[in-house]
Amino acid sequence: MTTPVRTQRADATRNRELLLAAAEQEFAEKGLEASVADIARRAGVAKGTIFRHFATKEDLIAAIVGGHFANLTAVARELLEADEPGAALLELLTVTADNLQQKDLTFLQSVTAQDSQVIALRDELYEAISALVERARTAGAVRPDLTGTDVFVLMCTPVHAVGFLSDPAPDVWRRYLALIFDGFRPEGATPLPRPAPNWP
Amino acid sequence: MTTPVRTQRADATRNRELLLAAAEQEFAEKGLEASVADIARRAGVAKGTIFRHFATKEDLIAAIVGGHFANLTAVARELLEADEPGAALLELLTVTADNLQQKDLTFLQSVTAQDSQVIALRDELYEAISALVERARTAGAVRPDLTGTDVFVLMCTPVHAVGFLSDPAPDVWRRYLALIFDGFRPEGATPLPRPAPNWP
Amino acid sequence: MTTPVRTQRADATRNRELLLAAAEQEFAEKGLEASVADIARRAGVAKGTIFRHFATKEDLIAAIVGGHFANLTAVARELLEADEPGAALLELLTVTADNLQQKDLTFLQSVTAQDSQVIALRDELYEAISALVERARTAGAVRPDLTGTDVFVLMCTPVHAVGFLSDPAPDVWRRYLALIFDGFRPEGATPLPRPAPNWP
Amino acid sequence: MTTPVRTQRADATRNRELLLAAAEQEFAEKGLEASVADIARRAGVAKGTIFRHFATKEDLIAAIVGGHFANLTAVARELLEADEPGAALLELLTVTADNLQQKDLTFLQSVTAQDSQVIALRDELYEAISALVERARTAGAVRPDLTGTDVFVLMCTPVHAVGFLSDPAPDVWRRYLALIFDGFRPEGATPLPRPAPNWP
DNA sequence: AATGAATGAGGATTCATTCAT
DNA sequence: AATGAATGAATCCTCATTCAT
Repeated sequence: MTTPVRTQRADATRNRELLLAAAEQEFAEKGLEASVADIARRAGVAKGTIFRHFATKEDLIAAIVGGHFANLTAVARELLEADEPGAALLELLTVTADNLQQKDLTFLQSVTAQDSQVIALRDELYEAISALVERARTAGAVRPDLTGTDVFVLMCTPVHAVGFLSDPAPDVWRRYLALIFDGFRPEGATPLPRPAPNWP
Repeated sequence: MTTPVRTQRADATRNRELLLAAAEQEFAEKGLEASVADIARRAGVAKGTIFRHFATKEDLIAAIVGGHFANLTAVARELLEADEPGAALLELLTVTADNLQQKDLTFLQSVTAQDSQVIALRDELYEAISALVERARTAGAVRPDLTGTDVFVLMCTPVHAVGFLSDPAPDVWRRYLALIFDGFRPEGATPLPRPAPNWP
Repeated sequence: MTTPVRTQRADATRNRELLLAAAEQEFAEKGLEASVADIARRAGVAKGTIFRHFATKEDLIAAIVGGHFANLTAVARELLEADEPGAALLELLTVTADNLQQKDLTFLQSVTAQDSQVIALRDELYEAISALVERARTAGAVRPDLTGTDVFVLMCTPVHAVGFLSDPAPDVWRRYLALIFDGFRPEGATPLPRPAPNWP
Repeated sequence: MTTPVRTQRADATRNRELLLAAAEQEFAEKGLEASVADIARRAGVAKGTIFRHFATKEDLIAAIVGGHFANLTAVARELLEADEPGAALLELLTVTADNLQQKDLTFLQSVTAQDSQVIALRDELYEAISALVERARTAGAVRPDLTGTDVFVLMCTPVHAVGFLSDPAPDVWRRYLALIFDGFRPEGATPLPRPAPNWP
């Protein structure tokens, strides 16, 4: 019998989802300059509605970025249970690249660099990745000097590399992921010239 | 009697250089949103003057991007004469990263993707890199399946990776360049899941 | 069975009072730009509720302004019974200024200039003041050429004058009320250059 | 032969004047909410032009307010040379009221309360008024306890009083100026209940 | 060639008001 | 009756670009 209350919220929640989806599309197509008006139009709501859900364009972006971090964290945590630590790590990178390939919103992070919510979510992802890396290291699947930070900062690389091509096949990133992952392996590893940076 | 003409040209050339330098600084500091007005101010010229030299903000960006491609091409060509092909390739990547570390203007490329001038210069760089890679490949310094395109698209990676850190030491990129270059080596190379993409 | 109805009415009345009080506070703090949303928030009701009680922001303002006129009218009428007509008039001005000092909402009148309800209440106040002035005039406590209109329009002056100071002591208005009231006195009165305006 | 340079400036200066005039009209008619767009339209220039001359709506307002202070200061200083100190003070109040009657922009001061430029100009006016008051006091034309601050804060009173009337004759303010000035006179002065406030 | 004033489209955000629940 | 979500007009301001001098 609480339905009436929920019903209203259902509408709002739906709009929120519509807005987030529309915003992701617009940002993916037009970059940071995607206008709030266009996002609203694509979501099929009035310009004002967007500000009821996200007080600021920045807040909207934070919601998007945070959401993506959270999704990835969930994946990473699940993979902590996987049998083969090396394969698990590779799988995380594969999922990440796959997501990115379909909609690269990495550039949104520049806007949310100071947002504490986003930072918290990003740190959670970092923790999960670190655990995954440690397992792989212990199992001898990756070189002993590889850290979670290393993997975190190189995670988007395969897709970004593909971005320099004009009309790339949809999964060339797999080539670059493999290439980079080969650099993670113990075989043929040369000593690294600098220590791994600390996590922010 | 030609002196005055020459003087004017010298002035104009000088202004052009001032503008390019100022623009690079502004773009590096503020990203694509750096305003023409700010660039003019930093260059110490009037806003109108900028449009005499570059009909469009895009043209200005194209000049910057093209310039950087040309610089790198020169370096690459010089390195074709080097003794050790593998070291030469690594050196090119080192120089590239070093430049980028000081002023990353990669994001400007998104604007000039269609500019034929820029494309031509970019292609020249590609050719030089390809030659460098072929030499290294022949010398057995890099894996046999590595192509010029591969190197081209991965070239900015070490610096971009560092971009995910908040307060990175100024040369952490060396760590990531080494890591990625380890992936280029023949030792421990696994078969790549996709063929190298054709050059655009 | 009438209880529920009464309860509802009591609730509604209470909400109305809450809203008026909250609105006064907001307007006093933020001026005309105080938003309906802020008023609702301060009153602890939903934005929609405000429009059930007052169809329009203007109506809300009219209710406030009218209320203040009514309050003052009550005071003025009571003072008509006072012993000393001059002191009674001064007392009215004192009460007025004291109210204003705590919460000056005079500026709201600009919005309600056409509202017939407010006009009616304002006219009642005018009548009461006129009577007070006439008594004082008859008693020789104020100059013979002073009218109710004169007093009405000068009534807010002491507080408004203080408004030009940055950090006034809370009762400096008493100085200015005294100064102005000295101008009302018969002693030292010079002939006034224009006749008193008619009441609107 | 410096004409070319000046010519350009002449245009700009003209626009500046047009804008200030248009802004005063708009503000006088619509209050603080007068929109920048409307001001531009009335001035016959594009919306952007207004921001070249006044970086901010606030800056525009500051220019208006400051200008009015400066004008009045000039008048006040001239009156310091007048023969009859009492008449000189009355004349200043007359000029002030006359200006205000035609275009009351007092309410703009609330916006510029923090603007140091405006504060400086306001303080100059205060000094000039104070000197005028002191002369009048010395000459016995006004009561001994009257200060410059008193006059400053009461200066707009006559016109503001008239503002409570719906359709006032254009110079009723003269009546109220006379009434208030009678309160300034030594004759019939009663002791004031509070000391004069210090100048901010 | 250079200047800097003018243009006007476009952007983020606010807010009174309406309306479905 | 109350809620709070949605609306969309209106606002201030920015900026690439044009143009008179």
